[in-house]
Amino acid sequence: MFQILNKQKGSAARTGILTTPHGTIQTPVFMPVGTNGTVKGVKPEELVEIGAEIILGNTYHLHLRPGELLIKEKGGLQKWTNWRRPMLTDSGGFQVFSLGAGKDYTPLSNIPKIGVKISEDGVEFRSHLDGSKHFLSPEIAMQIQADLGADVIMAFDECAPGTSDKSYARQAMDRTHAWALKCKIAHEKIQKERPAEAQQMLFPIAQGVVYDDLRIESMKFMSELDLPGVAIGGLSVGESKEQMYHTLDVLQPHLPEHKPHYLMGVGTPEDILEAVDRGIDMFDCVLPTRLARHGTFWTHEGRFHIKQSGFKNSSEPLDTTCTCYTCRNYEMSYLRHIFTEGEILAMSLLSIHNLHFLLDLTAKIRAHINAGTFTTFKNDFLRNFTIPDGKNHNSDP
RNA sequence: GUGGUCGUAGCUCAACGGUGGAGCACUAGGUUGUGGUCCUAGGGGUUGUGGGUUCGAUCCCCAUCGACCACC
Repeated sequence: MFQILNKQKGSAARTGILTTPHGTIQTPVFMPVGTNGTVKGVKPEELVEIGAEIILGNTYHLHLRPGELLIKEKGGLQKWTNWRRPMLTDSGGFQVFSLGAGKDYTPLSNIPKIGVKISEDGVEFRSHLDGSKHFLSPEIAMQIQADLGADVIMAFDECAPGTSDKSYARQAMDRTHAWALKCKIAHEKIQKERPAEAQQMLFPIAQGVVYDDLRIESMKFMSELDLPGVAIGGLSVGESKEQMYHTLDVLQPHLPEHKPHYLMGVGTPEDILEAVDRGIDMFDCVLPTRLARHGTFWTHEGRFHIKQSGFKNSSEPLDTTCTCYTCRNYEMSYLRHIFTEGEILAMSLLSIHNLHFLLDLTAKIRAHINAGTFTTFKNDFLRNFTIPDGKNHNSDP
């Protein structure tokens, strides 16, 4: 159940409450990603202190190892992982894209390209762990996610590459629509056998690559399904920020008002602000924890790297305005040292900080929407926050 | 003491007598529904030292310093 609390005038931003079997979620919300049943480097009680209300798990990874039946036997994902709050599982559809269907793009760059066969029934692929053959379909993805037991589950989709021509984009979109219907039917059948207090919410995923008419058509199709939310897939996969914001602008009038809007895979602080402004309620992203493991952290002034030599002797916290555990207890000289030495704690402490930064940002966003001051807040934030331009500054003469 | 091997970037090592390179480390970037992976760029050298041969020496010769190995 989704209830809208407040709307910001002059913007599509709104606050709301999403009710799930494991508790309620305030939106706009950022959902930390815990692919293998753990948010890398951060304990559940730390996530609670940071302010996380819901985290993700991944169907693809948990299906391959340890297998959903083990997790079901152990009492479900929440009990097994000691995260007794709301969870969401991704469907595994993204791997159709990330494991080889996209010729120009793979986020798993160190994995050799291996065959992926897409048919109307589903996707045959090879495990990135051992090369073994597997098959996923809408029906199988629904059953796996039911066994895992998350509160919100995602439809099985095909995330076509951003470089797809329109003909292929339509083909992939039509297939994703057909799969969404199959997911819905399989889902309803499975949910009838689940207790009333454990009913899962299924969100379909709209696609359409970079083609405005396809994007609109897909969002309309997914909105009209009798499902409790909608997701936008296929963005933040390598296209420009302008392209992504444009697509969100195009979609905004077509978002179903009474359902939560989930933008998958986003994102950066600036992307979250821009997307909330365009009516998005839910986000997930690997960036805060991945950047942390690679030494990058956010502050209200932008992003920085802990290894920068200027921090070698610094007695400042990562961000002087931050109230997270890391910033309350550690100075940068120490964090830099333990990161340089490859210590696990460095990745953990930076992950805590980055997650806190995004969750604090979304908390502020909610407060400002409720107060009617979101637009001013967004402009102030972005004025102080330096966005990387992607260039290598060192190569300038 | 005798014989031998070897001294090249911070480290481990390349380079036919013809403008000294690589990996790691270091410096600076990148990573959007998670592989701590990976990618890009940059700064770094009197080739242990001193002579000699040569148009030209990291390379050949001599001396010297140092390290290591074998033998006495």
